[in-house]
Amino acid sequence: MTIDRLADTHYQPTEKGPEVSRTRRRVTQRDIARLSGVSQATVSLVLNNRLDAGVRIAPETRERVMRAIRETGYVADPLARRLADRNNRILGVFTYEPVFPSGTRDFYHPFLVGIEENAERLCCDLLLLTSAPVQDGRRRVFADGGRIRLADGCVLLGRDIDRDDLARLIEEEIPFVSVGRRDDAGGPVPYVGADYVTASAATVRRALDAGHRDLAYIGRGEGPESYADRLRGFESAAPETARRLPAIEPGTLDRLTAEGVTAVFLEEPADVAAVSAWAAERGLRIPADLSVVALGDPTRPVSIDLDATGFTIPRRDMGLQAVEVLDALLEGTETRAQRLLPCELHDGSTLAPPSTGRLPR
Amino acid sequence: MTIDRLADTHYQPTEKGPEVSRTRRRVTQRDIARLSGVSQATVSLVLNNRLDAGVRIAPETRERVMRAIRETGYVADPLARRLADRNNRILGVFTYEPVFPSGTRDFYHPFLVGIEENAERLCCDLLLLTSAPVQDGRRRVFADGGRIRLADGCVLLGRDIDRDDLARLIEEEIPFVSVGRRDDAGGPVPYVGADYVTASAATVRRALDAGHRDLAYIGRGEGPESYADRLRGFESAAPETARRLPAIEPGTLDRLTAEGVTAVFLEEPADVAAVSAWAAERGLRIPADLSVVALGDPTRPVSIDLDATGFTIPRRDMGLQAVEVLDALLEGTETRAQRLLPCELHDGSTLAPPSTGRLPR
DNA sequence: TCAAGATGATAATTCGTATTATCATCTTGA
DNA sequence: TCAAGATGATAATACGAATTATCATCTTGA
Repeated sequence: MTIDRLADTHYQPTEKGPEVSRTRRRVTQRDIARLSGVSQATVSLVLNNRLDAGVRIAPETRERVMRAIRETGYVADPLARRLADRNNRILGVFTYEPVFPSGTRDFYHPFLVGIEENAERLCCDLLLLTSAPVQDGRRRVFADGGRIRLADGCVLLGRDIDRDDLARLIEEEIPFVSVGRRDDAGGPVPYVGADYVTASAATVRRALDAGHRDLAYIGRGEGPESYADRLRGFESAAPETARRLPAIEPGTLDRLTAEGVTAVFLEEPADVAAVSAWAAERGLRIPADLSVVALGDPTRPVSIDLDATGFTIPRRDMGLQAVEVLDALLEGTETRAQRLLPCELHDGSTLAPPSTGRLPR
Repeated sequence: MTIDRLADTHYQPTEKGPEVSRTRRRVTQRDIARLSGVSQATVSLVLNNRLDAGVRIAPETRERVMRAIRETGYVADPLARRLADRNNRILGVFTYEPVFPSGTRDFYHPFLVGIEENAERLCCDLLLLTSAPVQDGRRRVFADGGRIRLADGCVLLGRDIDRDDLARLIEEEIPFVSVGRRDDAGGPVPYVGADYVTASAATVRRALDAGHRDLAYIGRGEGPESYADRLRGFESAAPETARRLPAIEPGTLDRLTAEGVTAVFLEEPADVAAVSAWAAERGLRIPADLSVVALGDPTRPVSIDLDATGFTIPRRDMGLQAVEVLDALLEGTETRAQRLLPCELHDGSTLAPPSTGRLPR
């Protein structure tokens, strides 16, 4: 039995004009019903193998329907099915920059690996909200007239996310999860973040254990929550005497070492490259002359010969759990909508005891 | 105006049992209609900005509806729209493997850069068809029964794409474009591919110009169209005497060089690594002792010290134009639905004149 | 003053599937 | 023999949006 045969008996669109090019239609439950002489409802019941009390299908009928289904190769239209289910199974993914960057090394990639993995497990499709034009280097969540609502819910990615956007998402009750911890924005923000505080503190303790006494934190410690968290972790474990500098500028490192600093902690792991370059220029060695700790890990290795001491951000797992939380939110089974995942300390080779001349007496 | 306010007036699901947890509903046209005191039909007409003869909406009414839409942030349910045969400005992206691979270097990435770029330009969102479970290491387009129809159209990515899938896409008249040339499958396949034939032939001529006479092609020349095309290009330009070997196996290269072959052409650019390793083992130098031509370029450099001679596949542009073609197909303004983009020859450093001892007299 | 035309909005139907209430028909028991 | 229960299938409706036919109501012109 071919689909052609079905087409014969099929409804013709009022036979108007030259628009007769209606070729092959999908096989529908109606078709199956016609073929096996039952009603569409019966077909649906057979298909879903409903055995509830109150629903009874004679084995003979069931078989007849099944045969028609087999012969036509009928497959339910997922659109109609999802419409009836009231569950689109579409998860949005919003990023402030292009998801697939051409130039810079892919920042989002590791997160997306986990997101895709879990979406697949949940039988969801991912909608990349790419339609919002990038203005001033970043996309806007609501610039597109609410395209975000196309999805059942949304995962937000980005080092820093617009506060107003967050507030509006909460206000409008759009289900979403942020990858990365976020401060409240007119309400608690569901997130799956990395525990920068704990991890940063741990690296400080490690440096102290190695004998370092003069530490310096380089970074503004503000802006993205992840920056603030690193600073908080650093300060919670570092001695009062620790220095703080907002950024690496010409002379910054010279001054620090002159003042006796033996270990620098970098808020921005990418800065390892700058420190490395500075050391090379001065003929200094890392970690012999200066220990360097990256508060995190660069998306891509900064250089081949420098394995920075720091910690690993569980990016894949963050993406994975973000989808998990989002799913829970949608199902209404939310339990912990704010999660901080532990980071794994990475030994690396840029942290060593300070040179003996400076060892504490 | 919040969704809560809507919920008040809203239809209650027959008030049965504890299944009342279906709180967060989408805002529908019905809701808008209720809010602005019109019928659902009117809302639809306003939304679609219908101005046809026979359809008239008073400016005053139109404004009232628009306001409700703005205030609620209403967005049409993409599924319902698709079911009713309308478009959503959503382009599907189908890949047989995960889009975001965790292990190997991303094969799809360069294409996706172009795809995203153009999708953004066209104000389209990208739907990654990730819900189809990966079976036997690859996804099936129709394993899910056509979830693909969620999107207005679809871009297909993959070295080789299942012929049956292609045939069915054509049969069901689902708008799609393949990235990479495809043979007919029950009809012409819309594609944007790379011109492997011309590029491969060009590299052969280049080798001949350099003085090579004994060439060898390594690869099966079958399976994916891109392989067949490379072989075709090679054979169109190479002398009759050229050798062909399906793959690199132990002894393969030894035999070839012993037989006087001075230049090998690799169907699979990744094989450069194998040849390089072999040369290192034998104490031979590339290209002094053997010239190597990669028929394409590896997604990622095979090694740092070996810049293979070959050609560049315009991946980004392929992705970009694929979206362009898809859009044209959807708009019905299709002109050239089969495009072959030229590859750029890459000089590299693995092709040089054969050693003098073997130069033709 | 009244029919004809213009105007504005809606009822009804479609897409394909799922679900529930309802309706026949047939058994059974008293 | 007839009501009660079991059995099997269907009609009706919902999901959310699009579209067409239809229906009021209001202007005109003769």
